[in-house]
Amino acid sequence: MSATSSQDLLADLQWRGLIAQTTDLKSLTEAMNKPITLYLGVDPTAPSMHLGNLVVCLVLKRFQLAGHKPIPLVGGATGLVGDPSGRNEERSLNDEAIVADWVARIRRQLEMIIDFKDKSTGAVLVNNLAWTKPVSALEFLRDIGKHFSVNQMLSKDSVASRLEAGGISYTEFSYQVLQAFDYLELFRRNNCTLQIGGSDQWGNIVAGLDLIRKVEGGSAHALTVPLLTKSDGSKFGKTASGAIWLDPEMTSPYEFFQFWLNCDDADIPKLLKVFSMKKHSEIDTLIEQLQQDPGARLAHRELAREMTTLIHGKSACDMAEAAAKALFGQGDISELDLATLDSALSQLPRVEIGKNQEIPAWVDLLAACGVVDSKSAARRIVKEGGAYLNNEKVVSEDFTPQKSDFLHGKYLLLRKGKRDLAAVVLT
RNA sequence: GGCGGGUUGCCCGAGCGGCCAAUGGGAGCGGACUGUAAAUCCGCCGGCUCUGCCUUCGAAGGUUCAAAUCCUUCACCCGCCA
Repeated sequence: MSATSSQDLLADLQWRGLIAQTTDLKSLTEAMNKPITLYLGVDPTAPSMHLGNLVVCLVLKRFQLAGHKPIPLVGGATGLVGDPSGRNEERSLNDEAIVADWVARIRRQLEMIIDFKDKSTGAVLVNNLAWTKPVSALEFLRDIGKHFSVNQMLSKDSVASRLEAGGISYTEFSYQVLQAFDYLELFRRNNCTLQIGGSDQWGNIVAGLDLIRKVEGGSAHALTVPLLTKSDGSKFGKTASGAIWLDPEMTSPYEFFQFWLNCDDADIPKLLKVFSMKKHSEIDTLIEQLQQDPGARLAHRELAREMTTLIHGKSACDMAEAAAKALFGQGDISELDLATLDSALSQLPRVEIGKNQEIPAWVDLLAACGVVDSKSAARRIVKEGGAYLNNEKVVSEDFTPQKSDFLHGKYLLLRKGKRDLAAVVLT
């Protein structure tokens, strides 16, 4: 891994729009002239990371590629407490066992994204429970708490907005102290001198800087990444059905691929810069192609490929892409051979019905496969002409598919609208 | 502690005894147009055994032939006074 100069890295991040705020840029640049150790914390608030987490993880990776040593931190401790940042309501506390499970899952995801093997820059994964759990409440209050001024804590955006919105528990109020303690520990143990995070983490990170200065007289740095928004101002990475997760069980590789492919044209240049590890010149070329011939969606496709390969691997990406090609191709779906159909439909949500079982009615099938939420919704969609069987519109509400409708005697392809697909399999 | 206002469907927000599954906007969904975009236009937008029935208007009780609408208690929020 060839080391990149600190200016180059920071300029690259700037170009990609990945810097929201930093501590004094001059001293940060100076510090980065030598390889530094930096950390990124991810709290286990769900069984998986999502695209928002990915953005920052990739920034961590960019540092690594530039020759710095990353410490991904999984918040086994902070995840038990709950970060008030960006929330206007108290979080409900999660069970310890559940959080532990989530920690393990997130750890595996981090291991896929970041290199753990390189001799000098290999990542070190830590869990803040390791140093938080052994500390007694009394020790914590005396050794750490003493350095915090409640006045300052109250002025933090995350806390202030919550006070306005109706309140905050002592537990969540203390979150910033815990996170500051993390930074201090990593500063001590690993000589970690930079913490990165989403822009909503600024306050928490600064709390850590203050603590390090007070306790160790040391100076450390902070860099935050802007919250990604779409061209229409809404949050990026959410669909109607929720967040886009990295876990293939929660968001299938196919869905994941489709998500990128269906992104708004207007967002693509920004997304390429934020997510792609490609060089500037390559990105510029893709953006140019997008402007020349938006309908071809070359840039979308390229981004979809890169991201799906990164998260799910090459073969899963190929399968997802091939499935999309088969399912959205011009050709008649009934022309597809069984092998192609098998692999294409394997990417979709499905319901199975037994060979000897009576075939459920059309409306029931639509509801059962999850393409709509309820039978009423199924009826509605059929009435509106938005329901398709094997790519043929079916408007009759009391239709029931026959054995002969099954492609290769095995599959029904259900579709709602333009791109919401599911399969019924005869077993 | 005293007085007043509020809590409505995913969100905002009308309704203030029957015509209310509840006006309007946003989000979302479908259709048309396209490129499996965007914008625009049209339609839909609690559930079900669907010309009817069931569950919803902070929670629990009550009044009434009939309540989101009135009464009581409780919880939370927001003002004003102390």
